[in-house]
Parts: sequence; C-alpha cells; structure tokens
Amino acid sequence: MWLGKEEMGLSNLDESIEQSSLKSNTYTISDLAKEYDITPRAIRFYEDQGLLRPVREGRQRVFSEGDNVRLRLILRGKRLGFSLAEAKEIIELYDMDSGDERQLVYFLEKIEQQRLNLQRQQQDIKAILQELKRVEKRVKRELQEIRHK
Amino acid sequence: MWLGKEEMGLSNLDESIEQSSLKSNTYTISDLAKEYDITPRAIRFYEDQGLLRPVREGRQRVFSEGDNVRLRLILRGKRLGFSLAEAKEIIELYDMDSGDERQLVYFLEKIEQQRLNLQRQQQDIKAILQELKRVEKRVKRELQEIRHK
DNA sequence: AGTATAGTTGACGTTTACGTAAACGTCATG
DNA sequence: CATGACGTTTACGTAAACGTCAACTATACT
Repeated sequence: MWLGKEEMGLSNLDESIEQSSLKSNTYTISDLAKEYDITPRAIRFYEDQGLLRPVREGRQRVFSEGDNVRLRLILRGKRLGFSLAEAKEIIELYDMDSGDERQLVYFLEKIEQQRLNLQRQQQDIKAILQELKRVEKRVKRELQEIRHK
Repeated sequence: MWLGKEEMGLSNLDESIEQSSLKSNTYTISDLAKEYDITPRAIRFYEDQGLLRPVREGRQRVFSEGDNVRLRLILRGKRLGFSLAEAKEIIELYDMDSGDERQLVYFLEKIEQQRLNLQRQQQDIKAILQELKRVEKRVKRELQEIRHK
C-alpha cells in the first residue's frame, strides 16, 4: 500500500505531525536522500552492501528511524574517510543483538580498535591544524610586509 | 651518478651520520617506501599527480627533506580520507612562494576552509566516540549479567 | 663475464562507490 | 485516461588510487 498524498493531506502540516508522533517514524527513499543531500542511488547501494535494511511495502522501501541513524553513521564515517566496509563494522556494533560471552568480548575488542583508530585520526587532525597555523602566520607576516610598504 | 654502497660505506653507521648531518638529507624511492610502508609505485604516482617533485640524478629520483615532509602530509591526509587532490591543496599551501597580495589573501581563505573541514571532522569523531561509549556500556552491562548468573 | 639488486617507464588490471540510462510499475490529478 | 511525480530493477560506465606485470638500465658482487 502506498503512502500517497491522499493519506498525507497537506504535506507541510502533516510532516510536523508525523515528526512528533512518538517514534514510529518512517521515511521514503527520497526523504532520506533530501535530508542528507545524497542520491537515492547511493541509498540503494548502501542497502546492497548490507548497511541498511529497509522493510518492503510492496516493492517500495520503507526506512525506519533505525535506518536513519545508521545512515547518519555511514555518512559520518565517509567524511572521516571510512570505506563502506569499515562503516559497516561500526554499524554492526551499533545494532548487534546481545550474543554469548565470546561475542561480547569480541565486540569490546572491536570497540577498542575503533577507538584507537579515531584517536589516531584526532592526532592527524591536530598535526595538520598546527601546520595550517604555521602557514597562516607566515602568510600574515608577508601580508604585513607588503601592506607596510 | 649513483649514491651506491661504495660511497655510503657501512650503511648502519652512515645512516646515523647522514641523519645528523645538518639538513641536506636525501632519500631514494625505497628509503621513503620503507619509512612509510608504501610501495614505490604509490610514490611515483604521487609524483605523477604533482604532489612530489624529486630531482633527477640521471633517471633516478632523489627526494629531498621537503619531499619527505610533503609525503608525510599526504599520508596524514589519506588517513583522514582526503583525496590526493585535496592533499595537494594543503601541500600547495605548505610550499607556496610568497606571491602578491591577492594571492596571500586567497591563501588565508583556503586555510580557513581547511580549518573548518578539519573541525567538522573533529565533531564527527567526537560523535562516533560517544556512540562507541554507549555501545560499550551496553556490552559491559550484558557481560555483567551473563557472568552474574 | 655473469648474477643480483635497485631503479625506470609503459600499459593494462582491479577495487570502491557510486552515476547514468533504459524500461517499467503505481498512484492521483487535471 | 494520460501525464507527471516518485518508485523499482538491471546493467553498463566511470573516476580515483594504486597493483601488477613486462621489458629495460645501471651499479655492485664474485
């Protein structure tokens, strides 16, 4: 069954109603595409790769709030240079289902690894920011000299 | 002319001498490859893309200390998910030659842009680290429950 | 002289992350 | 009812960043 405009009424009004309606929020593919400024194609690709698991209503994808969160994680990861496979690793931590003890310990190890990776990234950022500072000083000095004449 | 082993003498000894010999340090392609654990092919590719400018001694590449620094910048950038083109932007800031006022102002703008990008990355990292913390708590709680029984 | 060791230049292959086009289904509106 | 807006699958195309030969060259070792 379609979530057509008939059921939605005046879209603007209803959007706010939907947003505030508890948590059972659902999204169409273009909802998410617009929200994060990516193409539907990308979203379908993420599903192909097992990063999103929208429910089907007929053939159409219906995305849950969980999918929304996962997508946000994916895009954060991408901005940090993660591959989709790496983003998947984090997502799988995010929505793992509590397994046995071995599983849980394994998860803790994974988490620690991720933490270390991210901390190295923080160091890299700090290093580059310092480089930028140095360059900035140089540039400003040269500007002063030029303007002083 | 080759910097063969004849001129280098006992390599171990000479390495330390070279390292401390002021600043006119030079590197072969495999020196750098080993130092940063990448392949010569990658280094040649970076040169192709205009990120490195080794001098030629005959046909062989001779890398300067500046090239070393640039390479370090490239790899930091890569770890942060920068494309080579983006890394190049930063490198060009790093070794720009003081131009006219317009140029300098332009550089300052570039620097500010880079700073903003890096700050967004810092936010992304913070967000993911918090996610990891939450997941970690969950996992530890579940572990407690299992072990409590 | 012969072999080993580094280095060189093509040139084609590969992976990742989508873009793009074709061909089609479904509603709801004029 | 046909037209548009939005959705679908299938399949081929592409840019980036190297990997992987191949074929060659220059020095060094025995």
